[in-house]
Amino acid sequence: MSDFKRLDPLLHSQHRLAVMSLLIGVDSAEFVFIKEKTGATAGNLSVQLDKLSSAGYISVSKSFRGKKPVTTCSITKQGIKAFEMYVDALKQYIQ
Amino acid sequence: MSDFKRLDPLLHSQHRLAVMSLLIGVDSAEFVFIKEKTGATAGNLSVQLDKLSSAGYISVSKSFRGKKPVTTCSITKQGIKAFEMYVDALKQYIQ
DNA sequence: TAAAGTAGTTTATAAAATAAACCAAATATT
DNA sequence: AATATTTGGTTTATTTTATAAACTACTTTA
Repeated sequence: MSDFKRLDPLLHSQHRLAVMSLLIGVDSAEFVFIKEKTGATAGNLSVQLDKLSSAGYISVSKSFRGKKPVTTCSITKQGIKAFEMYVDALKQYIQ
Repeated sequence: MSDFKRLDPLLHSQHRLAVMSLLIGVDSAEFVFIKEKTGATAGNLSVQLDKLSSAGYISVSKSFRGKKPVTTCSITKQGIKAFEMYVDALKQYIQ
């Protein structure tokens, strides 16, 4: 068998990893903020947030501020666990 | 602009990263050994080695031991540099 | 000498990433 | 007041990547 633990493919993706990295440090963050910090395009980010959300790694809520739509994301317990396990596995590769 | 450095897509791949991780610790390694250690299938490994080799990250030499073909791989200077830069960038995401 | 094993490569398919096009509403411009 | 632009996204299409399956060439074993 392999010496290397598998890397959760949902997290082993630059943009999704950046999103998770961001969210793990804050209570919540908004779409536009995440977009700027990660450098993703809106379309790409939309897709990646969907994937993380479908996996239960983040929760996404849509509302309005005044008249503008606001998409707010937070990492879930499950997301934190998955992130930690990913980081743990990854260390095997880079140490 | 983005807070996150880009992750070299050639290295940000489970199997190729495992190969590089292995090779950085040894002088050279053979196809079959790498295959076992990384858990890749032969077909997949063949493809991934080609990519790393085309990028100049590893060098591949083919010879025979007795009558059996032996494919030997080593990491190149450029490969070491790329790996180090990748690890450095990655740390931003996981720390 | 036929079957199975070794050491891979090539090709086809599935999955993922990314970009481009689009939508709805709000705000700014002429 | 109409038109253009911006904001905040989503959807769809295209490209790229990963993976698996099939194949090649040769060797060893039964």
